[in-house]
Amino acid sequence: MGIKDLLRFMKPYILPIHIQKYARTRVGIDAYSWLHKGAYSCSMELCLDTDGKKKLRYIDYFMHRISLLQHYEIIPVVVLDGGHMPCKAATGDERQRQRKANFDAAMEKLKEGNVGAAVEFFQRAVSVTSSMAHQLIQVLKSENVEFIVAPYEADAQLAYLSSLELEQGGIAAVITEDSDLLAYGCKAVIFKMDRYGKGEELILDNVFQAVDQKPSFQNFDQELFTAMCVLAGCDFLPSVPGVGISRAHGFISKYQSVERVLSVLKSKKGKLVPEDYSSSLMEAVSVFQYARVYDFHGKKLKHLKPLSQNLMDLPVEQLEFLGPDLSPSVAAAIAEGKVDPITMEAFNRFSVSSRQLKTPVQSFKEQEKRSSFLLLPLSESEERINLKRSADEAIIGPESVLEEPKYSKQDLDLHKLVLQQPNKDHMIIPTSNPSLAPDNNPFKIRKTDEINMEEYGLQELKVSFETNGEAVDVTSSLNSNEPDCSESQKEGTIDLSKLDDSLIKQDSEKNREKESSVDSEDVVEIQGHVNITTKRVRGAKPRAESFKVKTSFRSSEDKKVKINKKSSILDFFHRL
DNA sequence: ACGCGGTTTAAAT
DNA sequence: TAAACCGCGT
Repeated sequence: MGIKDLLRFMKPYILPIHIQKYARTRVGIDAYSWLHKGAYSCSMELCLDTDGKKKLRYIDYFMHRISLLQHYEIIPVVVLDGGHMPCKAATGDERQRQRKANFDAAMEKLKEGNVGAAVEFFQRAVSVTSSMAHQLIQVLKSENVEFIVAPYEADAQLAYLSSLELEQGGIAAVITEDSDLLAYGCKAVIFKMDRYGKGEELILDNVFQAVDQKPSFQNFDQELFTAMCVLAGCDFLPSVPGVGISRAHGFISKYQSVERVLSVLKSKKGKLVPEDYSSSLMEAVSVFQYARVYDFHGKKLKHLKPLSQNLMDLPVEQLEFLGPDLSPSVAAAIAEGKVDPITMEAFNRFSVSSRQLKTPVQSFKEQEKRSSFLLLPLSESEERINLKRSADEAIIGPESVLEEPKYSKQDLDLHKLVLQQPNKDHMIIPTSNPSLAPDNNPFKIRKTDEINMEEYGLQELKVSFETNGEAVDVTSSLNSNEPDCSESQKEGTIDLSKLDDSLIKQDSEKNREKESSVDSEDVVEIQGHVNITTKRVRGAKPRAESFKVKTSFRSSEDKKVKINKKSSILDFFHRL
């Protein structure tokens, strides 16, 4: 995806490099691309959700590349995708079908006994799930690899980090496959990095400063460049028919302003230009400039770039297209990988701890230890990482107790459920059937949509863990205040009532009862750390020792409807 | 020249 | 899932 044909267009500015160039600096990683590539190595296992560690090969793939970077004394900073942007919903639907079709085809081949053919189809059916992302996070934590879950687009977060000085937690370059990074204004981007660390790099400043290079960007600034990208067609806004990257570049370099290009565009191909194309374009450009990102030091959301006066004058609701604001506690919980950024369910830390970290990681570590000239700088940087992470571990502190009122409403609207991670590590026990992991919530709608695993047997999930005695029932859904529950909606219930043993149990029986009626709000304290606003389901008994979490599994159609309802300000996809 | 749709191929081990 | 490649239409 990304910007259509941008990389091909920018080819003259893209040079082969080796990541060694970034030794002793911090480099950002767009986790999605590695997760996706890694998923190929175990596509069947992921699709079928089989037991065993072969399924975790994508983790090995990822960590091998992390080790590679560390081997070259690079400090990797992994950035994962968070919630979906309000606008870019439209792409998901048809691919969903394709994926489902491929999955079914694979199952057919499997029944015929043709495993090889089945794998081919499985590879076309895999997608990156939030469960995979979460498992990765657990490993990153245990390996002391710095990571951050972006509130929305990882690209925006990476661009933000790239704008910071290294000493302030910034990064010197980004490894990704996504050309969006350039539209976001990322200084240095490395594409197509292979397993040896070779890749293709584009330095944005070189583009603007180049004198005799073919596509000339002499009079471009970052804003014009971004506008060119949007004109060429991006995930937020399809291009005007007949306009691609080349003409977009032509328009921008000729007219030197977005407004002029727009008026020329309208007079030139009037009918082809949608009514609200101008406003959509301006807003899309704004997203690339001012998207909401997580501010690591302030532990709250902020904008990629300080808002222009123009945007600051707008009422806050009008800024939702940059990504809805989140309260600091929610933003922090997301960033630290404690809650699923889409469903806002607490991650349950499924059993990655049992994973035996093996060969590649260890072998690199050994190499480092044995290599005398590497020893000093490495231990130094490792120590730095350790310090950093332990500082980050500091939680969502008491300041969140006095949450600003404006947020509590939002916490309701978006139905944020912030749960402290269960404090008993041992409560996470590998289940005999890992398919219980709620892995049908993809981190990203744009490039991936999950197969609805519940169609293949997942019905209910029971989990037990200890709370501090408070009992709440929480319905967790994207939008609890939207009543529609279509037929395709199913419910999984996480029943936390069994306090004595902390085993995750499967319960195969269906649970169709709906307890959606909600009549009161409460601030609930969980483990004395996080104060959250949530809704108490009628009938929940205070002090009862049960803790129920209902999750809603929806078809993507449902999601899309909801998202469309939400994006009242911006409907980029009215034409689709 | 450019856009664009359709087809092919690599990716992972 | 792209990206790369190709041929057609403007």
